[in-house]
Amino acid sequence: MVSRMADIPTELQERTAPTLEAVAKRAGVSPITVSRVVRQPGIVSDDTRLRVEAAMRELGYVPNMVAGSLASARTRLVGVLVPTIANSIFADTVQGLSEVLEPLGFTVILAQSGYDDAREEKMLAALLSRRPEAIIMVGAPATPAGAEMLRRARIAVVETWELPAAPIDAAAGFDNHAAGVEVARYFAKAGRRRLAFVGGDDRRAEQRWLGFLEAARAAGLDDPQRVSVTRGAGAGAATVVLTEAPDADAVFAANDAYAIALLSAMRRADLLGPLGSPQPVAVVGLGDLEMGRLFAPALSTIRVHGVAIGRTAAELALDPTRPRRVDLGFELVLRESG
Amino acid sequence: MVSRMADIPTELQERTAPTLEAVAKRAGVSPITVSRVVRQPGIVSDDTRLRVEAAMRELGYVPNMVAGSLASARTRLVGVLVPTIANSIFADTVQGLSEVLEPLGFTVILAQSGYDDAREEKMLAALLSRRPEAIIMVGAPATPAGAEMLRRARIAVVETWELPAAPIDAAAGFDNHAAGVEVARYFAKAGRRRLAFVGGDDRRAEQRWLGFLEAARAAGLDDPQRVSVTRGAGAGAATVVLTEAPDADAVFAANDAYAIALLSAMRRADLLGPLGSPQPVAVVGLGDLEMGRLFAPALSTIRVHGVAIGRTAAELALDPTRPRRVDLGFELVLRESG
DNA sequence: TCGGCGAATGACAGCGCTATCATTCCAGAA
DNA sequence: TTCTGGAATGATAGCGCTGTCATTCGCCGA
Repeated sequence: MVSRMADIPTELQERTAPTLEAVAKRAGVSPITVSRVVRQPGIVSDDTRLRVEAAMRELGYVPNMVAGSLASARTRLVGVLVPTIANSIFADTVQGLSEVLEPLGFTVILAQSGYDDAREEKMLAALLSRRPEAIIMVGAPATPAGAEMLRRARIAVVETWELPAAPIDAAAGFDNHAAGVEVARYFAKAGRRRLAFVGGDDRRAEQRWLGFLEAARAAGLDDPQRVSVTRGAGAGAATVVLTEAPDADAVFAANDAYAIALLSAMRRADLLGPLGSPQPVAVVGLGDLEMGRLFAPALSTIRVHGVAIGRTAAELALDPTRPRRVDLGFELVLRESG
Repeated sequence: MVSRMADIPTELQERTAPTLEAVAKRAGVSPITVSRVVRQPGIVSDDTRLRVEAAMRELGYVPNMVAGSLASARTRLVGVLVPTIANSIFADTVQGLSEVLEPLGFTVILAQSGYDDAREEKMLAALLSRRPEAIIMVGAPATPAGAEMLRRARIAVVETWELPAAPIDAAAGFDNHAAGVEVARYFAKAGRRRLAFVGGDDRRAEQRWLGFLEAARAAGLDDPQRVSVTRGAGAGAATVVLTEAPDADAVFAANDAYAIALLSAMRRADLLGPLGSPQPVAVVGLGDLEMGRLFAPALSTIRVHGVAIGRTAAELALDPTRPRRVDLGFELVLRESG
């Protein structure tokens, strides 16, 4: 906390940050006028405004939004709760919602649940204690208590990356079950017979698996094999597919990172065919990471636009008149991997 | 903002969230006692505490930290400023610092500069207006005005991912210049003659380039070729190395994403040797993404522990007695790619 | 018996701002 | 000249908490 005191005129070396009142005194106006210069400069005369702005500059005044929020009951805060931000598609969603929120003067407060229900509940309470004007989260609250807190808060709540039948308030996502269905149908149509699924066990992965299973059955195939990987084990864990489902001729990975890890392991095991011809084992991911597009073989995937989910979630959070349930859809993108 | 009013007893259907005072009334104590139950339960008698806790539960009381922060001048907020959170190594750092901060009751407020100096300054002001107890940012402030705001705020400021000679307050990172030097030296020792560098032009990439250039010269090599990619163009842009520096026999990519994109393009162009033997064109990345480790050929890289940077930054932010400049170092990890 | 002390609880003021209403002032209409 | 009304500015009262005393009360030792 070094500070170059020399840069600041002696009379301004306060221990505490300058307040509205200090600025007002210096400019010879009342505090409320300073407040107006900050929030609605238009209604202050040019002469006064200039004097106040000069005083603010001289003092290095930074408005205290904590006080402002308390007085106005508007925090301009949006709480964001994700399972994890590291190495994940959710980072795109946070990016997308920030893009919408920041220009409007909203600040994002971020919390991570680590896929842990108890922790999610705790983080929800922590977020709510900051009195955000909206909460945007990945998925629906895992616990009834969490859902109840959210309802009582009487603020906008947007659930993302899935589409609950009855969202607490709003939802922006896609049908994970349908994504699983689409992949299984595609595999069946492409003549694949022994399907496998690799993914975690959060609700979204579960829905993908269920859709995948049902569609495989409907197509008259044997039940796909399900390979579970613990979250937090990293994408590398997905390579166990090679030992746990060695006979599979088509694998649906719950996300692109798993899919790429798997393809890399397959290359190493010399299980990949030449580029340009059909692969002996088809692999389809989900998420459409840029890396997947660049990869060789280029990864087939369920494209989901994480950034758009974020943007839409932000818009739903801010505008209560918009339809409360937005399906951003998905798209099976076929490339070289299967 | 649907709400199941039916779930809540009629007398509790308030339009506004319950306050300390409401809880106090219901429990038959004074507001300050309720405050104590929340903050230091130990000093309240069991009997009273139980009554208050019951009242809080019944009312669904969630403390208002906005008011609490104003009254106590402690916000328990930490501002985090990153260039971008999407698809980036900085997500790991945010993860790391959250791990330290959250259990201590701190909340992260997040802002992105988008590698834009003016926007960085704006976001810094926005962050500061929330009165965080510390600011953790990637790099040093880009503008003097930004640095000045930070200094005047008299809070902990931690710069990360680089090690400024004179940080505003504290820094947790590594020597980007030295990383460039190490890679060039390694390439020279390995007999590579025509080096290339691909990266953006932020200060950290610049330092890596400078170190790379100097060490190449010192080793008696021709000046490496520098291939610049615009930020935001995505990792795919790194593949232009193949056309802009077709003769290079060793490439240092400013981050692993670029390196992986490049290797993928090389495979597609059939420029990769068989796994297990030295590659015709060596590629070294920076960051040690899990994906690089899994990739075939496994990516050689400058390992930098983004999570540790975040954790350390959080510790520096909270403890002013710790040494203010922590070099987390880096490590050249040689794998199959070069 | 009584003073003294620690444990438990409370009263009061104020954090830095904003909502709301009041006041001042002057141009233009009557 | 007087009156009216809009533009500009100000006074006042909180927002929901917490810091800082002050008070109460039961219990112990002298």
